[in-house]
Amino acid sequence: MDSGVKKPGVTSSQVADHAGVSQSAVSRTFTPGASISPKTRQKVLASAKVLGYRPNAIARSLITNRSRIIAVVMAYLENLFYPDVLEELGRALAAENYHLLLFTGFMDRDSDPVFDQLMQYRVDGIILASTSLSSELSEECATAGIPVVLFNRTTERDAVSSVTTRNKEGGKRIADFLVAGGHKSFGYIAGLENSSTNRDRQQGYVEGLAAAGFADVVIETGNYSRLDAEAAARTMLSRKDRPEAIFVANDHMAVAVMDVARHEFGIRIPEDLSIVGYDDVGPARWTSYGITTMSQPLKRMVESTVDILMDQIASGEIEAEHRILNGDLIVRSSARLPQTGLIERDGQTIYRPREA
Amino acid sequence: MDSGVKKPGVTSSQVADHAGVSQSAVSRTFTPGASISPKTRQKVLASAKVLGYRPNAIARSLITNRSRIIAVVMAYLENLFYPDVLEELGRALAAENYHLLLFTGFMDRDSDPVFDQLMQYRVDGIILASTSLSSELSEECATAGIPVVLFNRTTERDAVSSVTTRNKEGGKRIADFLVAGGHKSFGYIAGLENSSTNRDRQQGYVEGLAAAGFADVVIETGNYSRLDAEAAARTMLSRKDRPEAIFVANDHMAVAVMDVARHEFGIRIPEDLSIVGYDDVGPARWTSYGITTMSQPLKRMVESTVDILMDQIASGEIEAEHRILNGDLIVRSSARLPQTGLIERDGQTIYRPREA
DNA sequence: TACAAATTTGCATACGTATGCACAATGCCA
DNA sequence: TGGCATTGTGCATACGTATGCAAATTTGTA
Repeated sequence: MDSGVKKPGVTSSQVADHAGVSQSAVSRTFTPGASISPKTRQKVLASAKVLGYRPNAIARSLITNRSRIIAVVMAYLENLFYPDVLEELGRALAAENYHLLLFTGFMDRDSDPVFDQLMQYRVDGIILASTSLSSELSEECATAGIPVVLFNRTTERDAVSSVTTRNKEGGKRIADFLVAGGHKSFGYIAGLENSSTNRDRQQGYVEGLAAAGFADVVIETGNYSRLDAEAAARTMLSRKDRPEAIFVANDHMAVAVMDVARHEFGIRIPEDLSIVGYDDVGPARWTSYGITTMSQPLKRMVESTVDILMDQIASGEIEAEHRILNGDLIVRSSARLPQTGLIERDGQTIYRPREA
Repeated sequence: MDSGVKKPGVTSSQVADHAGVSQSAVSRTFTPGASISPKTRQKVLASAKVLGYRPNAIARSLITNRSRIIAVVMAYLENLFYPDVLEELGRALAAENYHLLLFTGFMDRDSDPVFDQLMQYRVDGIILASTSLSSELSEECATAGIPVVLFNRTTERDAVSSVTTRNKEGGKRIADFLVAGGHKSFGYIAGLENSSTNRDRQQGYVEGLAAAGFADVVIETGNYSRLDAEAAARTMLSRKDRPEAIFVANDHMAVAVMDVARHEFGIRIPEDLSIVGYDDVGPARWTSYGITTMSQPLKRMVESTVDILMDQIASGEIEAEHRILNGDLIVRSSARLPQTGLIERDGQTIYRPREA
């Protein structure tokens, strides 16, 4: 209140003096598993309380070579999927007594500054999500000996761990669903073209359609951005041979596409046009949209991510691990329904064709 | 790749040896403004590059007593307003060479663990946003001599800095707008009852309506949560004397209210019911909603927040500063329009009654 | 009670960097 | 060229904690 100067901050030595023990004793009191008698421990805790002492995590990190900080790199949070991920990560990391250093709001171009910061803080691990600089960054970090997990993304070289869902199978499932729904012409609104999720979803979708005899798929690119998705939708919906069904590479864009279709083109969904998305993010559940979508098991993805990191940190072994989880095709009202394959579970309708 | 063991990490001494200078010289090379000749500086930089050296921020913090870390506490990210804030904060802090330690995903109850972590990491400043544990936490932090800024919130004791918008005036502006629109009965769907934003918006709204001769306002509570807002909307819309106009304390809830009104009650907006929100968050701009809403100047709020922190950190003076910014009533399609007071600016329609 | 085993304690040192101080090197001006 | 002001450099130390080691204490057992 009164003092303008920097608070000195009470140290373990001060607590030691006050309690009449050595600095070591204080340290051991706050180090789980250290050898300390209950008696002195109580003395120390009492003095610590009086003086308002808290261990200095910075100094501790210097000695232990562990910062207990995990860096999370997310280029943008526009897509609600990522705030959800962030919140869940916060929970999961806190449970393991780790902290979350967030890197966001920077342009994708300049990866080096970010990498520099990461290295300077000696973070114990790195989670890369929703960023296109994965490849370069992950390489560098791996070289530096820091555990890295790609979240919802992979790279060609699989030297770095990743957690994903079966995007290719998801794309195929959507193709099957739309074909079963009786659609005859198909479109795809793509995400970032160099992202693994987009590549896999598109491949599964296109292959699935081809297998059913539909070789032509109209494709536009939305770059996982709302604005680009709107533009892509306008282009696609202006065509004379406008497709009857469109798979949009994620829900974030699907919302934009539905808005454009309904309010700019007066198209009825699903009567005139079927839309399927990916992620099962918040707005997909809102009644205005009710998007039929492939879900991604957020909690399990986060769990796996933290698992991998904790393993690698504990063992010191950095060997790449790839966890691939399953999603479900959640059926709502944005696409025409097939006659078969719909089952009820947990109050939701999901699509599970017989063959699967 | 090969080594499973912990990377040793190259130190300034190693660089010094390699470059044939003292450790001090290396330190000075990486300390802006330090006394170092261009010649040795180049030598050091060369060696640093060869060895892959990066200053250890942990060790540096220990010496300088500055972590260059700002803690951001956000209880939940469900409301898109806060991810937007987060992204902007990331940008602004990075520009000042600060980093963002995020605390989120915890239950509001247990404030102490969070506080402990904050203190242990010796963060240079704290930003409290969207959390109800502001009061307790901010007190403790202030006592500890750490700069704190409440973002979009205030407390009774104004010992701690804050950045807000004129919520009370905003509420009043909305009342004026709805009255000018010819509405005769009014509702309010509240946010968290103990939050300052909710209190102020409600007060301004109710007082504004009273001044126009409307003493009765139907009030339900949505707690800034989507689920609660849906329930509140159902209750309010089920009344025989259902209000013609509803001010919903933020856009996040307004979206839910519109969904319920349209799809569960078949109510047309704005023909049968006018809705006004607050924040001007993403979905408010989506054509499915087009919410008329009081905007909060996100960028300027973030700028101010970072400004205050930087000032207090630089000066060491922690004297509370309160920045109060202006928003605008952005007019879209969710509420009936008044005859006068609408003006065009930057391609948007805003409401500015003559008197103001 | 005595002695060995087990537990607790303090001492000293290390972690990687920044910085005050004294000294060396360089630049400047006449 | 000499002397002085200026700039650059190295030495030593400090930041707050963890931990190996040896000494001191407690505990258990016969």
